Amino acid sequence: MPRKKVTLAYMTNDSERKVSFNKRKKGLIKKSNELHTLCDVDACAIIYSPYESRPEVWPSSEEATNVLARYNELSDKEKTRYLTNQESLTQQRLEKVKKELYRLQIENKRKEVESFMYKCMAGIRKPEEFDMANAGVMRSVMEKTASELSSRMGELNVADPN
Amino acid sequence: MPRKKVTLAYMTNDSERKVSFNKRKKGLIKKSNELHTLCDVDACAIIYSPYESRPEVWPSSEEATNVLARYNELSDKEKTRYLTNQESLTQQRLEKVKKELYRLQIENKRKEVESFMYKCMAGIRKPEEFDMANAGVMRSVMEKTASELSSRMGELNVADPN
DNA sequence: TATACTATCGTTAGCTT
DNA sequence: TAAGCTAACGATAGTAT
Repeated sequence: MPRKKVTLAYMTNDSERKVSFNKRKKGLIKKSNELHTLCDVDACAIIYSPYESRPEVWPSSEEATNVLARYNELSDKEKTRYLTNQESLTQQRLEKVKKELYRLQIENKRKEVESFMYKCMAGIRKPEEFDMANAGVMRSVMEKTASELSSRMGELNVADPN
Repeated sequence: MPRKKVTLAYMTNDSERKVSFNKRKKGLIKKSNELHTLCDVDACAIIYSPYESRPEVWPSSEEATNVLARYNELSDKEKTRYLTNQESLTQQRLEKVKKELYRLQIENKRKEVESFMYKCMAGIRKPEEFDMANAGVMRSVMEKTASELSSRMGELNVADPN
């Protein structure tokens, strides 16, 4: 006899769920109608039923269509706002890809320099002054690269929340 | 103290009606949510408020749009099957609403991409190769989007008798 | 005017038929 | 399985602050 307190969770018992659905659908439509009558507001409710092929629609198919049309017109801006949220997810993905790009470019730059230095080394001739001159060029290249890399790394770190 | 039995008629007292509206709106949305959770059914509710410029929408703008689209599609077929020639005007209105929905979706997609690209541009750093890399990513995004849009536009045009 | 309270009405889960 | 019943839970009209 005593009625269980409503637990807001999917009712796993098929027959109980079906009975409950029909009762609550009826209740919801009644409430919609009350709100409409008492407060004179336009409203519509659409309930898809797992037990019927057609959805339950209040107040009526045509009325609902009108309300929907109005809503669609108005919701353009709303949706833009929603898409902004969606888009921020996409943007987060983009940020990630962008950072990966930075890392790859830095890595490539490093390899480029490495290769460059390797060729420098291969080209080194015996005379000591040549070594020294090359060493000067290389040091300058390395410093510039290091500076550029650390600068980019800095940007990366600043932007990187990981 | 004793609460009056609900008389199903327009509440003429402005302040009482407003308070009642807000209470009942909240209640209706709660009921919608309960029905959805307990019975796992798709549903949507749209309530136009005389007190707010935007309608109250449950479960959410985008979910509602999905449900509405489904409803429109379904009722479109139903009506195609059952309507007499006299009623074809209603169906035409339905077609219009459906197309408007497509257009809105396309427009929103465009806005999304626009915003997305704008933020890409804003994120570009000085080094030229970054510009190039970003340009590559952006071009790929744009191409994909353009293809998607034209595909959707194609659907639209096919469906568009105008 | 808005928010909080609460007694009463209304909804519905579990039961009965 | 469906329809009806009813007590407990939940919503809310009227009131208070």
